Amino acid sequence: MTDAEYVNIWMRPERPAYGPKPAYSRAQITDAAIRIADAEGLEAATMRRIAAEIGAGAMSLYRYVPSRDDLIELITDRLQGEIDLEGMPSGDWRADLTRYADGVRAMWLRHPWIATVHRALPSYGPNQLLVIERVMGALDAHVSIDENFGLMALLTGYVESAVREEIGWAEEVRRSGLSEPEWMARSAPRVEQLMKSGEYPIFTKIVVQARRPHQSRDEQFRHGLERVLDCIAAALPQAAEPPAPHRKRRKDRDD
Amino acid sequence: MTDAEYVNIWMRPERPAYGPKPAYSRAQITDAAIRIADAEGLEAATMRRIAAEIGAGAMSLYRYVPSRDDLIELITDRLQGEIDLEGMPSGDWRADLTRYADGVRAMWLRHPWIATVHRALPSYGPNQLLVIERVMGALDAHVSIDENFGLMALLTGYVESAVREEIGWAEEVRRSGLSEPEWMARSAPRVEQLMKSGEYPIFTKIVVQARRPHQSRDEQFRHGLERVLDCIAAALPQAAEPPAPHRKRRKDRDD
DNA sequence: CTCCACTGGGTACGTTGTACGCGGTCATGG
DNA sequence: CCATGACCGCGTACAACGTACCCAGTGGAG
Repeated sequence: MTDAEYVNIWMRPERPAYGPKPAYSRAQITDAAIRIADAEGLEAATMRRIAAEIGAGAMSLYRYVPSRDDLIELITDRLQGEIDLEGMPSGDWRADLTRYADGVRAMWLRHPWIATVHRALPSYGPNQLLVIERVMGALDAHVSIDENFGLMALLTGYVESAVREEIGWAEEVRRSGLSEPEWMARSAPRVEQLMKSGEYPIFTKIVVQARRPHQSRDEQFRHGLERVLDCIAAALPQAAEPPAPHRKRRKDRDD
Repeated sequence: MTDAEYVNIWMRPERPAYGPKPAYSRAQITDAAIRIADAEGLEAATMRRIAAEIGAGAMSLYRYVPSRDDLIELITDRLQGEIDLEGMPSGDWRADLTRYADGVRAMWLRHPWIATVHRALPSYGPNQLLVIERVMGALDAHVSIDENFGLMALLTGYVESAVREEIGWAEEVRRSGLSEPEWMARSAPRVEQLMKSGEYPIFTKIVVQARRPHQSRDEQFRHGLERVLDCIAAALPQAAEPPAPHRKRRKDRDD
């Protein structure tokens, strides 16, 4: 079969040479899958369910997509496309990277279930490539490609782990099928037990602190992000200072 | 049923009050699962397969573990236990965090398949708690718990994303069932196509650069890690300088 | 007009996690 | 010392999954 020739989804043309006109499209299928995942989690977006969503038979999807894994590839690339990269690189790398980081976070918060799909390798999707070009383009003039790669890893590493933690909690609650206070009530005994044992002072500190309100999520994220950007700035040569006169440095730590 | 009372694995006692002596144990089951996953990937570690590995019937496992998800919880905590944290915190936070980062990386490389399990929430496993106590303990004297949390997110974010990339490639190849050169050959057309289009200069740069040997994996990781540690150092008050006279700062960038 | 690569989709298979119930075992209360 | 019942290992069974295979219909190319 000719299908096995393609390893990569993006090499397989959506439209074949000729034949009857297809009733659906990859975009339509991908959108339906995202809609379901947003509402009920990624595990609810089964092939049958997606097919039903667009009014197709279960097996019809395989005319458009070789496998569910490939569909998920399509989905993640589509989500990357939601990140606004208009006008990047702008010349102000710090502004660009901030906008990118905020965009990624916003997208993840809109679709928390992507946290469960492990991005293994770059799959060469068009939107992913666009991200590479635009975002790595921000530092391209200042550092070697290897260095750029390392700095990007630092940035995306921070963003992903920060957002993953932000998400993880809510997702766990949802997956368990319990309501939020119910979940809290269930794990309370364990927390209590751990605190009472006296063997976990740091853990106890975290729990106690977490009970009183501190920074908002947004502030927390921004605070950490500024730190990462400072770190990147330190790795750049002097000439890389952004042109804007009002550039933000790390604010005085009087919090 | 009393089972549903527990949300958390760690609250469920392994040994019941009385009855016939069990033939197996959680540790044995967990070890078997890890052994299979190491050899054939996590998806090969099905309940039946694990049971067969220890010579038990398929359903016997459920006498020890409420569900597969909980078993995976057990597994990840056990893997955390592989990280050597002896003598931490030692007073030299930079040495401690370096040792921790190296330990995490080594563990992930030993068990690449954990990259596919999304750690959502802290599940209060004993080894995970130990990591929190020891590693966050390294900075506890110097910064607030909130700040500490942020810095840890930075560190683990870097480590995870760096190692994830190191792993991802090999895992992808394994999962696809193709040999390495075969996989390369299959994706070559797409890469070629992208490069020839001329629309992806940064991507092209990466590919071209990647073909010539640069730093070793170890060096790359260490290089990035030093950067992250410098970043952490910058966020610490002056008093947090480690006692050792031979401390490493970022080396001159003459590479 | 004829051909055949394509279409949507029904049926069916293998594999998964796991609910349920069986007959046997053994610490405990009388 | 014996009866009780909570535990044991485990065989059977089921629902849900991804998807291989097959079918009758369709419409552009020769």
